[in-house]
Amino acid sequence: MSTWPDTALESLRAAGLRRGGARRAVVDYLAAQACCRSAQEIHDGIRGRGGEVGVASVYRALDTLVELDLVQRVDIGDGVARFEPTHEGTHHHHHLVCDDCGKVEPFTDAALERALERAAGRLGYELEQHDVVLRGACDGCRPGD
Amino acid sequence: MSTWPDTALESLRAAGLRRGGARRAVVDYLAAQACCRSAQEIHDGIRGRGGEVGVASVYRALDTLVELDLVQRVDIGDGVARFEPTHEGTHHHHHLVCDDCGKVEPFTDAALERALERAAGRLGYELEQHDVVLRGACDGCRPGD
DNA sequence: CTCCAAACGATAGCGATTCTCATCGCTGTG
DNA sequence: CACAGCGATGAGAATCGCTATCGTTTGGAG
Repeated sequence: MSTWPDTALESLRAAGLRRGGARRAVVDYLAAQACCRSAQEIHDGIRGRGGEVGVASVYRALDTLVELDLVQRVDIGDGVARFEPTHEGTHHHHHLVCDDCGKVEPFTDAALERALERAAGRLGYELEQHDVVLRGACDGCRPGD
Repeated sequence: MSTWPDTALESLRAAGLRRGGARRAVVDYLAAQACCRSAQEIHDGIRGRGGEVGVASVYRALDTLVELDLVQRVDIGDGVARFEPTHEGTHHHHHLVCDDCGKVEPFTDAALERALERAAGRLGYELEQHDVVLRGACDGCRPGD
């Protein structure tokens, strides 16, 4: 299996889309991140490297990528949409959000995945995607308790 | 077990909060809904019944209710926050969202709950809340397939 | 009944996202 | 290699959900 950026850029081309000015920048940026990033962060990040992208292009690129299932939208409930590459298999993960410090960290859990599949199947849904966001106090933010 | 509106209004009073002009309207409205509603819908819904609430009051009321754990905020990823009564025990549920028609329906799954608890514990988080949103094509929106 | 502060409603303000539009630059053709 | 056509792009305006502000209202204790 090739790397995610390669797969993504190839998929974009296969979908009949043209060159990769802004799109490529977004793909590159996301590929280098450990976890989800907001559109704002992506925009700033690309510009910080000297990229000349406009906000609109970032959103457009993300839209396309989400459409093609190459990027997943993550909503942790603070009114800002975040995005991250969809990693099939091994890297698929969900998110833990600390209510106190706002830290977001990824986690994986096989049993959880199975439970999700089963639940969806039971209700006649063909599962396309799923978001799980757990909220609470993280280790660091629970000093006395 | 008394009804949710009663519990909610009582909790509000216990928290030292005053009368229930706007707050009561929000509680009443939510109690009558089957599933989550956006702040906009709540506002419109109350006004549709002749209520004179302002948007700000709706948000304020929701904020307070969420704070007191009487209402749960649900984010299905469309950039609009939705709210619904927190039903302890039997009625606790998560959401299935149809990518096609946008329909949102609740579901429950005991195994899923257990998996969530376990996963959080394993990572040192004290779980405060969790949101699970499953996306896909619902029965009705999958005619041929 | 009177008074004070909590609660309220309207509206301005703010930040995130989308829309609009003139321009740019791939990409296939001659 | 130059060209044309059209999708892609960036800047800024517009929109939308949500929050902050502020003067007014009103619950409720004395």
